[in-house]
Formats: sequence, structure tokens, C-alpha cells
Amino acid sequence: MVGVSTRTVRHYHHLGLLPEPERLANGYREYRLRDAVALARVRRLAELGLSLDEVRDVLADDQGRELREMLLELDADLAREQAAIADRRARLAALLAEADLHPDSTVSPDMAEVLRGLPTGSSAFAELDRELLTLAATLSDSEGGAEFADLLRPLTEPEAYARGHALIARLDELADADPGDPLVAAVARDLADHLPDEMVSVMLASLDDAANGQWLEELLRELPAAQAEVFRLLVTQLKERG
Amino acid sequence: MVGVSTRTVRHYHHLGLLPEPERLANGYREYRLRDAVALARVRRLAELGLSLDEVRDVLADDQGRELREMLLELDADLAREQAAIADRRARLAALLAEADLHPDSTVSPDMAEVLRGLPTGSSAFAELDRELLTLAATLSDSEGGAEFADLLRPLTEPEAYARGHALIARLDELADADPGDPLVAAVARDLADHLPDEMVSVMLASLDDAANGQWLEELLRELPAAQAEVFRLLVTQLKERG
DNA sequence: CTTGACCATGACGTAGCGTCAACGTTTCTA
DNA sequence: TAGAAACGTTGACGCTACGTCATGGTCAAG
Repeated sequence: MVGVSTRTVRHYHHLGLLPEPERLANGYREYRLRDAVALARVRRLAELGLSLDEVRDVLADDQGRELREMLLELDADLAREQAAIADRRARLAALLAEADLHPDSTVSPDMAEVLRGLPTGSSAFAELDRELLTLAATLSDSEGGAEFADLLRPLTEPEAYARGHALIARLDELADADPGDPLVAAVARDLADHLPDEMVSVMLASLDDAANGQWLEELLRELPAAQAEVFRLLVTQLKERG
Repeated sequence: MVGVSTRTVRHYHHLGLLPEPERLANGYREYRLRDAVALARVRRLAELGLSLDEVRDVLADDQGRELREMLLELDADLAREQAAIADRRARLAALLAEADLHPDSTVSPDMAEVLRGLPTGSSAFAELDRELLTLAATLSDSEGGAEFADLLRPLTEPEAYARGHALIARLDELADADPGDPLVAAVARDLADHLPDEMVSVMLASLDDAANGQWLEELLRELPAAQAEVFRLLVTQLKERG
């Protein structure tokens, strides 16, 4: 009659949502009309989206005004959920449109162009950069890592990035060098002098936060020793200049 | 960086969504930048609403067109969910509006009026009727029991019900009577002659279906023997008339 | 040496039932 | 009248995506 499984009914018995009916001599439960009525009430509330615990509370408080509160709160929940779904569908649509144009890419079209501009394979530094930029691009349209992505976003601007592009070759030359090599200091000075303003401000802002300072250290461990040393020197110089 | 708990990361390792990184000498996992990149991709897909199994499938099929299918299917799911939520909010709003007018009622306003018209307390038959009508009203704006509610809906029409109202007194007189009492046959004939057309058609339609026939027998068991006998006779007569 | 802050594995809890499993009862059928 | 099929009973595990202990090892600071 009510359209639920026997398992569901027993579950409600177990949770105390529904009183157990009389048993027959053989132990079978015998349901009467009022049980169906009670079950239908439970189902109506449950289908509105109340949890079974909430349903129990409402039924226990038999028609207090608590029902109103819960229903209002529930409506607010549903509204939030609706908004979240709309947001997901929007991002999904964007992702689909993008996939139509660049079926091989996992990031946004302009970002993909930047990545294609990087030297591939032979350059270890470019490899790190590629990963870093991919990470930033991936995080930037998710939810959790928004703050981190904000820090790196200026790096994903095509122009800003193109200006720093030529520096990669100089860094790659240091791949196998010794951290004490005089070239290290030279490249660091060059970087400090010619680095685009956006990148400098991003780095300084990043260093202000203790947690980001940690990340920087971790990132440098991915690089050959001499390259890492370049960045340590660079950081020192930039800090001195303010 | 990515904004998830370590527990989540380990969960992804366990599910095979994310490769386990190298271990340090002490057994600690050492994560590198590419792990963060991989994790970010998992999160992006998961936050779009894919299940973790689906995420694994997508990542395994590395950029096949299967991604498109899944995303389209997912979008359809989300659309359905959106519609479902909208529906629930609509019912919820109706319920809230109704509660404002009649804080003590659990059914729709017109139904509440019908119920108030029934004799209360002293009449066992009215009591059964009240439960039956409440059940129908409760089911009618839920989902599962729609078919059953459709059968009983004509009974909830105020006019139709009011016309049958006077018959209740006659039935109540039989509460303690013997099933063989001559009054039983008399009341049954009276009912057959004066029952509103809507109720007759509902009963006949209901009897056509085997499952509903079952329900009728169950319902009759709720009544005193003489009253139940009245309805059995009534059913026989109505069937003969077609 | 202690204290606290990490890391590791393993296991249980969550919501709302679906789905066996193992066994007794009733009803239909040969 | 016996056996099969179709019910009923209780009990327990499965599912999602992790949160939250429990228990124990590791490491840096006071």
C-alpha cells in the first residue's frame, strides 16, 4: 500500500520510528490500518528530505512548532544544495566545451597554450614549471585550493610568463653544476634584475606566509642543487630590496 | 596545498586513485610535486560529482572519449537531482503555508475540513474511515503510493464524502450486532441504493485488481463482524449490478 | 629524558536501507 | 500426504567517502 519494502519497515521499527505491531501466535507481525497511516507519515517526512533521526524527533514532539524550524532549516539546506549543483553543472559545461576544442588538454585553453610554449623533455626546470603551472590551473577551478591558486595565478598570465621564458635556458645550464659555482650567483643577480614584476610580487607575498615558505623549500628540493641555490640567493636579494 | 586531509590522500592510495610515493628510510611517505598534480586532478573530477570509482576509470582510460560520456551522463544525473530538489522545495513550501493556517493538521486544508466533519470518538466506523482518508491524503502528495491514492482520491472530495456521511450512523448501530442479524442485510441494501456514484465506481475499480481485493479483506478485518458482513454483501450486490 | 608533534597501520562509525544466510511456517501442487 | 514454493523470522555484512580513535614508532626541542 505505502510502497516501501518490508526491510524498510523493519528498519523503521529498529530505529523506533514506527511501533512494532502485535505478533501472531507464530511470531509474524500483524499490521493494521493505523500502522499504514503511521508509516505513510514517516515516508512523507522522509521524502521531503528529513533524516530518519529528524523524523523521529518531529514525531516525538508531536506537532510542536519544532516542525516549522526543521522545515525552514531543511529548506535552507536544499537551497544551498541547489546552488551547489548549479555551480557544478556550470563548471561541467565549461569543461565539456573546452574538451570539444582541445580533447587532449586537462586545463583551460589559454593555459594549454602557455604549456605548449615551454621547452619539453630536455629541460628539467621547464618540467618542474610545467607541473607547477598545471597544478595551479587545476586548483584554480576547484574549491579547496583557491587561496593557493590565487598566489600562483599571475604566473599563468601568458604575457607575464613569456617574459620569463628566456631565463629558463640559463637555469638549465646549471643543471649539473656545483652549488658553489660562480655562475650561480651571476644567474641569481640576473634573475633579480630582469624578473617580471608580477612574479616578484607573487614570490614576496608567498614568502610572507609561513606555510608558503615551507612549500617553497619543498619545491626547491625538486631541483638540482645549483638551481635551488639560485633561488635561495634570489629570495635573499629580493627580501633585501623589499 | 591541495586542501584535503591526509586521511583522504591515504584513502585515494587505498583505492588506487593515486600512486603511493617513495618511502623514506623510516617508512614515511615522501610526496613530490607530481603527486600534488595528480591529487589535484582527482579532486577536480571528484568535486564535479564523479564517484571515486568513476574517477579511477576516467584516469585509467587516460583521456579517451569515455570522459565525455561520463560527464554527459553525470550532467543528466545532476539535472534530475536538481528537478527532484525543486519538487521537494515546492512541496515543502506548500506544507509550510498550510501549517501557518492550520498548525494542528498534518494533511491538506480541505481534507482537514472533511475529517472535522466526521463524528469523533464514539463511532468505530468513523474512526476507520478517518484513518483511511488520512492515509490516502498523506500518500497522495508523496511519491510511492500514488496509484493507491488515486483510487481513494474520489473519496476525499468534500461533496462526495458529505453525501455518504449520514450512513455512518446506521453502520455504527451494528457495532455489537451479530453477523447474521437481519439488520445487516437491510443496511447493505440501503447502502447499495443510496451510495454516491463516485464511491461505487471506486469500489468496483478497486475490486478489479487482485491486490486491491486483498487490501479490502484486510480492511474489513478492522471492523466489527456485522459491519464487515454488510460490506461483503454490498460488494456482492454491486458486482451483480455491474 | 620527557614532552609534544609528527608519521604509520588498522579498525570502527556514518545513512538508509539491499541483500544474503539460516531457519521456521504456510500454502500450493503433484 | 509429501515435497516444493513462497512466505515469515532474526542477524549480519555491503555500500560511499572519508572522520575519528587506538596503538605504537620517529623526530626535534626543552
